[in-house]
Amino acid sequence: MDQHKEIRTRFAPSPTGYLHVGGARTALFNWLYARHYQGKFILRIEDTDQIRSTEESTQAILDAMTWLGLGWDEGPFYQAQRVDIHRELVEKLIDGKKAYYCTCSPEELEEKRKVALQTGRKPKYDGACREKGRARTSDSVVRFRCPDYGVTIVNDLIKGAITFSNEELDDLVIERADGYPTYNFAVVVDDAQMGITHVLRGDDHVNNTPRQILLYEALGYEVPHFGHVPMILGSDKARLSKRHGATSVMAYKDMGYLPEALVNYLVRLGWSHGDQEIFSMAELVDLFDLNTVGKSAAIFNPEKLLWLNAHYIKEYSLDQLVECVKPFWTAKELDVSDPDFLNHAVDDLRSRSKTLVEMADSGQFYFADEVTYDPEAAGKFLTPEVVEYLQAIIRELPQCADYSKTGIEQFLRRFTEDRGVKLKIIAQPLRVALTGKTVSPGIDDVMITLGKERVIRRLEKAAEFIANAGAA
RNA sequence: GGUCCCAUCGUCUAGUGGUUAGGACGCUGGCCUCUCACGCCGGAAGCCGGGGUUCAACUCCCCGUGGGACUACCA
Repeated sequence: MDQHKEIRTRFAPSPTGYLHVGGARTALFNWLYARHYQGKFILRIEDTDQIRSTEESTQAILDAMTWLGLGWDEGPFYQAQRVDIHRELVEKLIDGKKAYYCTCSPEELEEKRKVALQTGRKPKYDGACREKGRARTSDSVVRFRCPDYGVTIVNDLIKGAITFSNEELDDLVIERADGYPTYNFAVVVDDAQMGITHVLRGDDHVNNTPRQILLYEALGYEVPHFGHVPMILGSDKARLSKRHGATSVMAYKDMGYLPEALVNYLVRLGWSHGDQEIFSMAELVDLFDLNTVGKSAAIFNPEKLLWLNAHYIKEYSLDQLVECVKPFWTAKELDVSDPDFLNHAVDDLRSRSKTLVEMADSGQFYFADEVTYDPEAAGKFLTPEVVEYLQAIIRELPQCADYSKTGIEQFLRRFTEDRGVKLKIIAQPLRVALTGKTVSPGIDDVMITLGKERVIRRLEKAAEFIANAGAA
């Protein structure tokens, strides 16, 4: 291997849907490999399937990559815009007798496959048109002439050497009747012309690789290095799909995940560095390599992703985190205009939230003009017995000069000591009065964030609520 | 059916012939405590099976078994 050659990797999704987590990990590995070796990461959109490809999907994929922080150095290139190049090379192969026109109809091929399968033979193309010297017709395709004997060896960077018998490979279609190249042909031409040195992709492509190597050779291109990354499976060991939960990268954004968490989770699926679990992007660039990528498929575990997300929520700077939560509150039409208030609220919430959505939900009470009481919580804690305590706090709190963490702690301590009760006794009623729930951040933190006036107002409302409940 | 790949706790993984098989998520016992979390301390939980090779196999080889991928004019 030429040590001085610049390393060039690529991610080449087909725009037929959103970027899913499996694709994201493939992209991440390519990105990291290129960054680690100071190479280039190229993005190419494989949109030669005119029917299934959409611009909307392309944009969704670009958005997701940007959100994950996987910027590309070149592209995006669009494969469909390169069909003239592909056709020219198909022509060249035909002229060189390395490819030929085939006029077998899809129906008869399907029939032949069925029969072959039933009689226990390989369902490969029988080469009916191979030596016929057919000419192009309106529904002819072009097939590549595969060697009938010999072997093709894939020296995989992750899996090691894999040997294929050429007789197992059939004469694959390289140009469809509509004139567009097929995947196996276009990918070879584009990777070669874009100078890709390392093709890192899902291991569902290993069986394509020998044919592609044969194409590289027929076209006179240098064969790149290949690395096939194991698949990501669902909890039932089947290919990861929607029924296992969200698979779209952007769905995770919407569910309140931080990109660092997804990246960290994904990179550890198949790759490891000793016992380390938490990696920053900079560390990953520094440490990532292919020799530490495992060979076996991994099952996607949402629990661990959640744990990582909670970790990054705790690690983020407060300013950064506030900016991330804001949209979720805005979506609930809450007033997020007071930066100081927001900072306090987010700081109260961060250690008890696994997602931004959870944070936005559990912190909703901060913004409410009118606290809505959870009926069960109110029934249990907003009782006539606590009214006098609430009213006492309403009376005494205005005199609390030091309205700070320690000041409130002191205030509450003195308040409970004076009455000979445990903090426990008044904390829960207070919590329900201020938040409407029995679960919330520390009561002192809530009081500080809310501010003296809001606290008193909410306590008055609670006292009123209890009085009304008693009257009714 | 054929070809190819894979195999350490439930899950992600460390391990590269000699280890009490390590870490993490989850689960769980306890501590902390105004609730819930966080945090801290502890626990249960694993080398798919069978043959070899070797003084010695989780580690190497073979065969099973299990799982996965591909087998399109989709990528």
